[in-house]
Amino acid sequence: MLQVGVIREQTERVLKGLRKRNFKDAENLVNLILEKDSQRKETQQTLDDRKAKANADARKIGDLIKSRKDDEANTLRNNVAEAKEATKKMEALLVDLEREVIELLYKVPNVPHEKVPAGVGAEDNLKVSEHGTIPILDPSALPHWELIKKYDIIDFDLGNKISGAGFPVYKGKGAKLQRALINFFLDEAEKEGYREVQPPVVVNEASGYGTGQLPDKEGQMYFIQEDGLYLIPTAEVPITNLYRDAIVNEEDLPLKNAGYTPCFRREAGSWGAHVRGLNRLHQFDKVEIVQIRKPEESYAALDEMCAHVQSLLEKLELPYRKLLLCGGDMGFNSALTYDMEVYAAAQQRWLEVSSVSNFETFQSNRLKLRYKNKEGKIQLLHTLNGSALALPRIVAAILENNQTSDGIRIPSVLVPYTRFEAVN
RNA sequence: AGAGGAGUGGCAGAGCGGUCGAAUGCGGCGGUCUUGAAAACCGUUGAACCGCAAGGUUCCGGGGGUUCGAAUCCCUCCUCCUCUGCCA
Repeated sequence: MLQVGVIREQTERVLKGLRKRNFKDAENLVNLILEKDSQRKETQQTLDDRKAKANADARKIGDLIKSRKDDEANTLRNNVAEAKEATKKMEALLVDLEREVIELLYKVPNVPHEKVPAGVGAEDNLKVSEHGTIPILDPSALPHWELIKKYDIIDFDLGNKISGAGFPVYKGKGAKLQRALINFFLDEAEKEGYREVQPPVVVNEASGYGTGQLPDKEGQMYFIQEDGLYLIPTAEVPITNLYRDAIVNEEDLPLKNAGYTPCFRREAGSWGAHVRGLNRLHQFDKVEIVQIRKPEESYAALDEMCAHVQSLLEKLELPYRKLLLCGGDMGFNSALTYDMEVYAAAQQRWLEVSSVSNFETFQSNRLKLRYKNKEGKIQLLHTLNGSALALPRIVAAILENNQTSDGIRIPSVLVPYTRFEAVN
């Protein structure tokens, strides 16, 4: 959520940014917000004055009673009672206005960073770099959804039986490969100075609002009606919300946390031929890295996070490319996002395996996540996160790219974790 | 899950209808003293919103109510503690 003050003071910059996102009707929305907020301020000012008077009167009544001037006290009491009605109405008005402003603010996406190219969709993303060599496979090479059957390591039919579509069962070496990847990713994150955390995988409504999944992405999350809890779509939600409503000490910065969790996504209506096998699931595993930074350091941190993610892909010997997302393809909350895509050689497709974003103050404003700087001024922090990494598509790429007639070769960096060198 | 108790500032803890944003202690910050430090002493020390400022409003777990006036009374929800039950 943007700060009203920013919209008011930097209206042009905000509008320009929203245009880059191809965000329709920005001007009207922004004007409406400013108008409503002015009304809010005006109402609050009047209300505050009335309350000040009411407080003074109440004190006076107290004094009169104490000095036993009951008649005077009663007269004043009657007068005050009338004013109270008007105050009550105005209070309701203020609450309404505050709610309206917030609800309007929820509709405004983050302002993209200057570097973000304008664009409508994936085709306008900017390729920053490409790394590694794309393997040339034998014509008999199989896509991963065939390989998992051939080696009996991931079972969609069993998942269908016990849960439903998009909930695979990992078996034998398939399960061990998952566990190996998780441990490898966590160990690498630790080397980069991240503290490992294990958060709950269900969160309350306030957390959903804190990181921006609510109110608009409600349909993407599984919801437990009876307890008002949401299954997390990413560890970003619980890990970032660790710092909701907090004023952190400057000396505790930067905050770097990493965690493994399963992630749950309803993914309503997005199934099709191009999302076969492991490409898109309702439940998948992911290690997430989250940083909380002073504003002036956040873009350096973003680069640092990308470098970390890239080093993982390099160690896994996977060919990948790095994209700078355009305004139209970027997430609602983000100011700048890099995607990492690996090449799955049998599908002959690039698969997104990581998304690394700087949210600047968009989340921290909602989270009320701040720190006190040296001058004693309280300031919003910047939040950042990235997948490091999402497992299923990494597994897909490893399976496809490393297939040989003798089985699937495990990248050497993973062998100490899997304790086998091939799936066969 | 049932019965009882409790939630107050960074922490501990008083207040239990008016003068309370809240005593006191600890911690933090600044100062005096000192070559320096400790001790002692003095001062200072929550947040949000409105306002150029002076100042005002709100916040004592969340929400609602009673009252001219609520940290204090009532209702409700949440959390924690104790006992009982259940359970990996």
